[in-house]
Amino acid sequence: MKNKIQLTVDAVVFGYDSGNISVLLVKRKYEPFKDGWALPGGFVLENENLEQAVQRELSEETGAKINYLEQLYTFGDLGRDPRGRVVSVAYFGLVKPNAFKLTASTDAKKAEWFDIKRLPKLAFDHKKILKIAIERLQGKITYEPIGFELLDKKFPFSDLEKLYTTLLDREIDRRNFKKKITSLKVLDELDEKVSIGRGRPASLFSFNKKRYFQLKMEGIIFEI
Amino acid sequence: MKNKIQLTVDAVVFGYDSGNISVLLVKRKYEPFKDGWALPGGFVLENENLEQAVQRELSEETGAKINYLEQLYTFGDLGRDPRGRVVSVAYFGLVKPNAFKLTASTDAKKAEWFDIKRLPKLAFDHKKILKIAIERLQGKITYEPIGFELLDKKFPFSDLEKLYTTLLDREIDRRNFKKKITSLKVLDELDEKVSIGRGRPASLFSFNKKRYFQLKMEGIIFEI
DNA sequence: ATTATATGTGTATAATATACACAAATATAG
DNA sequence: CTATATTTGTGTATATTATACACATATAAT
Repeated sequence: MKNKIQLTVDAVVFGYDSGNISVLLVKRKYEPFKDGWALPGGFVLENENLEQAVQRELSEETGAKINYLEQLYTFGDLGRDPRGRVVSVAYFGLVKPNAFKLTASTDAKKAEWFDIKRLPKLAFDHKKILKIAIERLQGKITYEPIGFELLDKKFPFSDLEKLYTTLLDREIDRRNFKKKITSLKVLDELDEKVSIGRGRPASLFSFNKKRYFQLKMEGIIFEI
Repeated sequence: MKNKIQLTVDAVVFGYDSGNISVLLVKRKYEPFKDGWALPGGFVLENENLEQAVQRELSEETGAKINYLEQLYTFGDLGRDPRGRVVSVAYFGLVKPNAFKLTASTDAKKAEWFDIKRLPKLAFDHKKILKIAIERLQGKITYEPIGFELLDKKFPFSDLEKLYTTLLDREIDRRNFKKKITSLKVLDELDEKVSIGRGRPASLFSFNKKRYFQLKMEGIIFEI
């Protein structure tokens, strides 16, 4: 009776670029759900731990470089896979725009980015997994500055602001938002500016990881 | 290569009674770790989902009635089980004092409650699992009123207060704490009083689950 | 009857969050 | 080259929320 359960990992990898949140999907080569879209993932090998399995599958299937990866939830309902009893450990990942565009532009590959507002039908119970991942993402950015993992190393403040308005789907007062982020001291203002199109050039910022880990140690909560 | 991974579930079940937080452990009958203490749990059967597996193992091994159960984390490191590759989905449970005392008093059984400050050596990586569960419990009670799941149906306010001071390991101002809980309106004050030993008799309260779910729907966060 | 002990309650102050508008620097259109 | 459109950048006043704090009440024990 035991031992007939198969174990897979699946990854929900989010990317962000100029106001769009995307998720990485792959087109299935084989049955079941042949030619259907699914989350990247696959069977866990006997000699690798779960995170290694996710990273391996991701690099095999998409080539994406992951900045941030955490375990999301384990899905084990009967009947979630037509092949039999398959339990899947889902992970949640974030990538920076570079990795993002790279894969998105190579159309020959089987991996593609989809705007989370325009998703195709998904194989297995991946719709459910994705839903939970989106909730986690929205919840998480309000109390941990993981939003930076979706941005370039250097970014104008407006990028961060736009990321939050997009992710939370509501307006944010720029002054109050900056006040809050500034008070955390996780942003370093650089001596550089960028000018994109018209409008006043923007100062570039970078994310201070040291300070972030320090805050984490102190158990500091922040709330957007 | 695939398919040689075995899947188990483990449960970290917390109980609370008059100022002590306990966790339910079982004495192992077989190798490995024979006669050692471990979290209740076992192999997942092919025809049951994960939560059913936990409930089954818990009732088989301990007889405890669980009020609250949620998935904690999945542990899949190589070498965590000497029998080979075993991945375990850990759950997090809370029980009310009745179920608590019931099992705790029957010493003949192999299940026992241990104060989380006086734990024995644990089998496998269960120490690690328990540590994560305790962190989750502490984190969770500060923003969701799950503390009630550890109390009797009717309880004096001081019980709730003591539960929080114990769990968070810090003093709480009674008036401010009551203000906050009262503002949530999740407590119904009953027309009953209890007098335990000396001191002024205390009003009894009960937890208003309807109101709690309503708050949850509205996404209301509370912070102790 | 006195003492010890636990419950129950309100207000003043500090800290934090929110609401809100205009000047500065650039690109573009005419 | 001038005017206009667009984006960045900044401060203050008000409302809300959190914190600090002390004494009266009801009972059991002595």
